[in-house]
Amino acid sequence: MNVDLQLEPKTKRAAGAPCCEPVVYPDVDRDKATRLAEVAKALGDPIRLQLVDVLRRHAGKVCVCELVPLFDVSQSTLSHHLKKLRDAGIVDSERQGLWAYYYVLPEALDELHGWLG
Amino acid sequence: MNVDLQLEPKTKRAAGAPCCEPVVYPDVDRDKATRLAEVAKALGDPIRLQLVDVLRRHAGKVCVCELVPLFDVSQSTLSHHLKKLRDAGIVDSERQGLWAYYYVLPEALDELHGWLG
DNA sequence: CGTATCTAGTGACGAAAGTCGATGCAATCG
DNA sequence: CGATTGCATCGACTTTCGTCACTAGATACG
Repeated sequence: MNVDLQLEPKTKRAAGAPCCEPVVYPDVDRDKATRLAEVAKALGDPIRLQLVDVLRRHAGKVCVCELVPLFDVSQSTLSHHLKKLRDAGIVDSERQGLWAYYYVLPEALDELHGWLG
Repeated sequence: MNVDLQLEPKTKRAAGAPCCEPVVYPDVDRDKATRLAEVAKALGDPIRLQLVDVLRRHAGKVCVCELVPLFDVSQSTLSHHLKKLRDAGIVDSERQGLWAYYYVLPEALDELHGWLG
């Protein structure tokens, strides 16, 4: 799985040929990298990260009307952020009458957690 | 540390007063959220995530000239991405003669890893 | 000293993101 | 049925991002 590129001491051959043979990095994980970056990108906004934080603290499902007053942005902006998290597969929602309840899908976060670990 | 908001069954009181008492979420972690989001944002690009991946695989330091041929972007773009990672505190660099060597600073990633865990 | 090489920075530009107010749509209440 | 409420979507605007060609600095070579 890992590559173990061997680094050469770069102390000679400064002029002329390229300093290092272009190492062909196995693109095995290019799709995975894209997927992980998608999740990281979704977490790359303070509001969204806090949203996930709140949702994770509550094992159950949280009503949007409870989330809105926690942040200093308009309701439409918050809805926009929730959609981003949904698109990234980090959360999902469920309508119940007039309200919408959000909850975390832990798998997406586990993937990133695993890569970081 | 955690909050343990209690959810009420939202089945009555649809008209009139707000459906839920605005829960005051302790902003203890707002700075931390900002910091974590900054790291996540830096990882939120496939090229940067792969850069970190390559650097992490090599315990030591990797020459930029070895990184450039791994990606289908120009050298200046790659340099730009490396700067983003540096600004986020994820990597650092060290010049050695004509070359620049990059390496990962694990602390930033550990922080995010800890939050995800 | 002049030249070649490696990397960072600049400027430009289209694309995407974050934000808000306004609107639309269901569902519920009276 | 009409009015109200909760949430999503739309349109517009500003800011940020990703990318490239080009240039600038520093270092090494001859």
